[in-house]
Amino acid sequence: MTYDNSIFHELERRLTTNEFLHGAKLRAGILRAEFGCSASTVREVLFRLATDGLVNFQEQRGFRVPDLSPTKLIELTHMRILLEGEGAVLSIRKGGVAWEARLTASHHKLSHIEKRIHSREDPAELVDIWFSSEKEFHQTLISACRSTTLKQMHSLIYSQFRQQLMEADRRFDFISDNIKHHHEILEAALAADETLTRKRIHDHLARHLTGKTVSIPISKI
Amino acid sequence: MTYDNSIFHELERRLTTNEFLHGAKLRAGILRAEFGCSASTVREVLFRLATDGLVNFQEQRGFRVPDLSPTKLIELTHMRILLEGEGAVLSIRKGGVAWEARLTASHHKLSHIEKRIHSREDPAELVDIWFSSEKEFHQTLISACRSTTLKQMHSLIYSQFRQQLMEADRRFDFISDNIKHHHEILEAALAADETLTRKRIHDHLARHLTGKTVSIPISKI
DNA sequence: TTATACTTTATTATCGAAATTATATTCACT
DNA sequence: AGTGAATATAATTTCGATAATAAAGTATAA
Repeated sequence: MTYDNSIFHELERRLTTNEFLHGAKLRAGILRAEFGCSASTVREVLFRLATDGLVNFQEQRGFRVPDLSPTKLIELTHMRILLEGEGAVLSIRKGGVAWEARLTASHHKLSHIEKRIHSREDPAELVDIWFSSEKEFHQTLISACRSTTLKQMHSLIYSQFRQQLMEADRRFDFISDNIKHHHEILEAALAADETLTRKRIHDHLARHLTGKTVSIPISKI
Repeated sequence: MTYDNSIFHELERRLTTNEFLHGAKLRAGILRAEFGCSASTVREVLFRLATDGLVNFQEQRGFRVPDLSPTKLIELTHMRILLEGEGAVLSIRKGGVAWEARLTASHHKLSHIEKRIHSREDPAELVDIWFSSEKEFHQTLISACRSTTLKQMHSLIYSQFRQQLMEADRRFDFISDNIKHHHEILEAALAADETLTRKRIHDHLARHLTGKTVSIPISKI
């Protein structure tokens, strides 16, 4: 991996784990020192992150970390429901036993970590590993959909979603619900019940939807 | 608009109207001459286009126009059906009369052009204006969904879709079907029939789906 | 003739500085 | 003191040059 690419991934990581303050200015001239490269190299990376939606770019006034926006979080949640629902249903149809095995495995990992978090007071040290496990589970869920386009799109949305989640979410007040949700999603997926899987993905993410609703009629079903 | 930005849009235009050969190499050192700027500026723009999926980037071996790929066209079509269906349904719910008016207007424009194309032998000169009208119609369809995220995502997909459409499509063999389809979509949307709108969007794009099917059950409904 | 090592050429990646534009400060004036 | 123009400072954008890397070409040996 080149220099350039490692800077990209490092910045991407920081942006999706909220190491920067929302709305903070990202000055190429300053970050350059940190990475020991030229400002143009940083600029290049920031542009790439900008088209991913992870930083905002304004002409002649540089780059900024996107502000916290409840509306945006709702929109991103909506997209996740749509894309993960679709991806999961396709995976159910096309994934076969190999996919089921992968999904079970990644759920097992996630479940293990969530139980540890649940039984402790201070889960701070487990935050990072939880993030990656939760991401892996949701990505595995759609991994057999056979559409790299869908997966790329989901990855884009997921990153922005993470970025929009505020600090409050790190206290894991929701962890016992989450354990249940993830297990129920796994169950529905393994049972190859398409509409139930869709519904459970929706319900899992629903706490981030305030006011607005998603159009796919989960009802009845 | 800055220099940089105008180069971006010019290249974007060319890439989505197939002015470059599929698989062609895009050398910053050469394009630089054409735009009368430095190679780094072009490089920057190419990176931006790369995260939009309009050019491919490979480390140490530069930028290329994506190859023609039937699989990718199918995936992109699938995404369009998903996003436009969702966006249209939300627009039906939230758009109100203002949206209906805009949709009627943009359909009228599109319809006018499509009828002209239909009645002539050589529609070559109308290609460009048809492209922009068809794009506008589909964007208007989802314009009242109140999710900028969804609209951005759709815009990304639409561009790549256009890029993947081969020359053959410019002969407009499908134009009479298209006239019917667009009209039927308009009708269903104005009638606020959500499932019918979804179905007609699907059917409109279905000719690009070979083999694979979309998971949303349009059936029954 | 084919394959491999070496040399040359072309392309890409990175840099630091110059030019442009925004932001902050100072100063005159009401 | 408060407003606004003028200046100074700082940031962004663009550039041409250099270093690193890949591709092409050449020569030698099996």
